[in-house]
Amino acid sequence: MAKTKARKRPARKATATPETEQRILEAARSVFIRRGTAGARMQEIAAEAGVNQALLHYYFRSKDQLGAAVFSQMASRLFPALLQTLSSDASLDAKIEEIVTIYHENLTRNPFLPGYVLAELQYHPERIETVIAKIGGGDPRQVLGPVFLRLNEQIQAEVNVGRMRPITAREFVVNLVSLCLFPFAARPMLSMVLGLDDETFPTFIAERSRTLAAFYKNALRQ
Amino acid sequence: MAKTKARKRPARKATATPETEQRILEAARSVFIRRGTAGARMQEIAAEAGVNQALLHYYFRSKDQLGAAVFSQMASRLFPALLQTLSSDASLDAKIEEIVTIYHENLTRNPFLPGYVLAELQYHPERIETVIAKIGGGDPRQVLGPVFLRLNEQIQAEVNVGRMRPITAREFVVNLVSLCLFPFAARPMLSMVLGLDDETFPTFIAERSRTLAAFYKNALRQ
DNA sequence: GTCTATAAGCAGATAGAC
DNA sequence: GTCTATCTGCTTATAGAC
Repeated sequence: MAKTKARKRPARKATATPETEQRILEAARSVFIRRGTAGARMQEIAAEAGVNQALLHYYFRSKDQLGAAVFSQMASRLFPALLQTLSSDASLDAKIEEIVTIYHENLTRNPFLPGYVLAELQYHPERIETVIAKIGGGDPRQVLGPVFLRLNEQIQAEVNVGRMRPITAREFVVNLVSLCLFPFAARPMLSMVLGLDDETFPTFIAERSRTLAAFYKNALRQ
Repeated sequence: MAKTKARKRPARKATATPETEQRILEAARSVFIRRGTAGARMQEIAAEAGVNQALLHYYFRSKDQLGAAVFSQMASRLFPALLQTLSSDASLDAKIEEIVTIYHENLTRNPFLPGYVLAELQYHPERIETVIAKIGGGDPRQVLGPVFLRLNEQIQAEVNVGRMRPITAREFVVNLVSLCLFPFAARPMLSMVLGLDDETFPTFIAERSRTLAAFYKNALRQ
């Protein structure tokens, strides 16, 4: 956690394997997600990338910076799409469907992403800054405020014509995101409780993704 | 993570502070939850307990065993109550209300519990064994199978009289637990998105706990 | 039971050859 | 750019006095 002084990495010539940096980043992603930031070992990353440990420092200076690079990348995969969908001009129903679809497509490919990001944010609250940077310039309230205002208007309109029960935009978002992300974040626990393994868990998720949007729409119905 | 050979701690006389072991355990709980298993430092635990590091080893032999003791205690707080409620003879509506209430009471006092337990299970899948041990003797399927069978019967009965839409017991449980636990597990993220701080987050949760059961019942309604 | 002092191991980081 | 060898510091764990 020490300092993050970020001395610029030396300019590289295009000799040898040019994809080395990318391979390291991929290996780092895999290891950090599997072990957590504190549990990850530079040696394991190096081995998985097929290089030696010194090269990790050559490209990323320190474990801390490598971890920051990975987290930043992962946060980009989890948040911007959500915000963009929420602030679009689509109907509430369409937003629900889109969010369910996006998350399930995205997370089926990266099932341990939510667990990693949540754990990271719990143990390194300062990384919130990274997330904020990902979703728009400065104060998140400047970006998020209008989104929630617009959502509240949409909800109110539906409520007024008797198609929907009253609910705050906050609850609308929290409940939807809970239903989408939690099963992934709690995968080991759910696998146990539901008697699933690595083969049947994806099946369970696939089934779920087909019913979740309908379930949620029904929950909001008047 | 190495070995967990558990040599029995020496018998202790009732001299000096008899609550020392308890104080250490409380400090360990606090530190492990705040930093995660890999990030926790024995020195920080010792300081928080007001003793020195050697004493931690005297009572718990190794960091690994201390971590196991903490996790075991925390798992006891999160799972058994849920299982017991789910398998009671109460109506579905009563079960929903009870689960929402229990979780919110419990977690308001231990808000970082879900994050810790989920992270632990993601990074140390072998700890699943501990959870299994907590919820009943051997194979979890032997305990959980009947619970889900009974739940499915209850659901079917409600569906038959047109009071409820069809849903599997699995989805019933997963959705309910998602809505209860996720906001706590994702507290830092939600605080940012919703613009909450340490003062307003509990308020948000308190409001939520008053509306969640009704929301969920409506979601299931035909 | 509790302490101080210290051993032992490991992980991150750097130097320098190629 | 990539490697081997090595340093440095930190962290867990133990020995042994009180």
